[in-house]
Amino acid sequence: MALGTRDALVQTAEALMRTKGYAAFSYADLAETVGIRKPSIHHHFPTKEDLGTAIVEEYIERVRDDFAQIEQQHEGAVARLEALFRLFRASSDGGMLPLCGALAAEMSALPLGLQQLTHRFFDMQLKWLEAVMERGMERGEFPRGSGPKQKAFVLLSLLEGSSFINWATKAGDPTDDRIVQLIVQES
Amino acid sequence: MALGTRDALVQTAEALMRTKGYAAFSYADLAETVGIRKPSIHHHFPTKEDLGTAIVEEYIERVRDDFAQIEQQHEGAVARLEALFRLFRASSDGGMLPLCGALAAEMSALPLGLQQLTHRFFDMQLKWLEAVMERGMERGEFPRGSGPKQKAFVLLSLLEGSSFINWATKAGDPTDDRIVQLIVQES
DNA sequence: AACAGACTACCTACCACAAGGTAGGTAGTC
DNA sequence: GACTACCTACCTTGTGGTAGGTAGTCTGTT
Repeated sequence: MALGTRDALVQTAEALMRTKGYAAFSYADLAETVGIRKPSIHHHFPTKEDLGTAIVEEYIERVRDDFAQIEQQHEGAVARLEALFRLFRASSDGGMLPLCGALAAEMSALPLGLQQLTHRFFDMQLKWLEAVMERGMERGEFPRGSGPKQKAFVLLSLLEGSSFINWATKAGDPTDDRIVQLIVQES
Repeated sequence: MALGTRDALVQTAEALMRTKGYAAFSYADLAETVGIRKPSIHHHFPTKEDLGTAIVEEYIERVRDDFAQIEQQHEGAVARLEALFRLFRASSDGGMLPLCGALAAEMSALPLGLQQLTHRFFDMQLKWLEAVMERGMERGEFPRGSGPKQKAFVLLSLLEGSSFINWATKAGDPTDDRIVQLIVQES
């Protein structure tokens, strides 16, 4: 792989945030696992908030790419949602929480910039889900039911929530992507 | 109200844990809002872990009482689950996360005792939900579908997940307790 | 009724250490 | 000569936690 120091820092710090949280990981931890001296981190990221921001921004960018790829590979709305479901589960199988969820948990202890980023991250995911739901309804794949906004909210809740429960109980996720059908078909 | 110092400490610390997380609140914060000197806290709770443990244990006891009361006030399984749903939402309307979710987020940074308590807390909730689901199936209120265990998992996921999204986006919860019907009716 | 001893609930003063961050330097590269 | 990517040495602040003291209360004995 041989990724540069900066990328190694972001990658390692992301893993720490998704397992221990933002407050509970330190530059000292990070320095040790990356194999660099603590103050050298400041060369790449002057403050911890800078590092946090970089992590979230790169993560959001990755999710945006995922969304684009899903749209490219799947035509139907249900197929797209199922693809997202599998993607979410795969990422939590790695023994980590979704980043947005982890951030949300300590929201009011975060620097303001990170709070806003977290908020925007959730909005972005909800907006995409809502658009997919809308499309599914227009194509007649499933009924409007309580509307695209609510269906989007319910699906994202389930995705986030199941990651947390799996993470905390170390049990394998018992659900599979048929759950998407259930939510979407609600009328 | 006039609650004793010990109870004030537990109550305040619980609120801090459910908004900032375990790592991000300090004895200094706590001392200030309770109106006591920092080292006096050690008189009631020798270590931070002791305090954390007390909080979670009392919280679990409260949830256990809630479960008992729900069973007493509602006969049907669906009615019981809907009651739980409303209870969950009411507690997150106060601008706080469910305690178990907040703990889960920083799981691997917690002292071992708290990790185990968190794990047990989730198991306890899942077990209760599973029993209620089982009962609903036996009474013919809804189909077995994917089974009581999976339905319990899905419902708890939704409960936890929606709390997080609400908390992070500050939007009002768009769902209502009809969502319980949807999950339960899955076949 | 009086008083000793123990106990409770706090206090001030302090400690070791770990946090994020800074100053200033060096070796290599463009 | 400037820039990048690191280094050592150090600083300030905040952390959980300790030592030891004091004022009040509760209890048992004389």
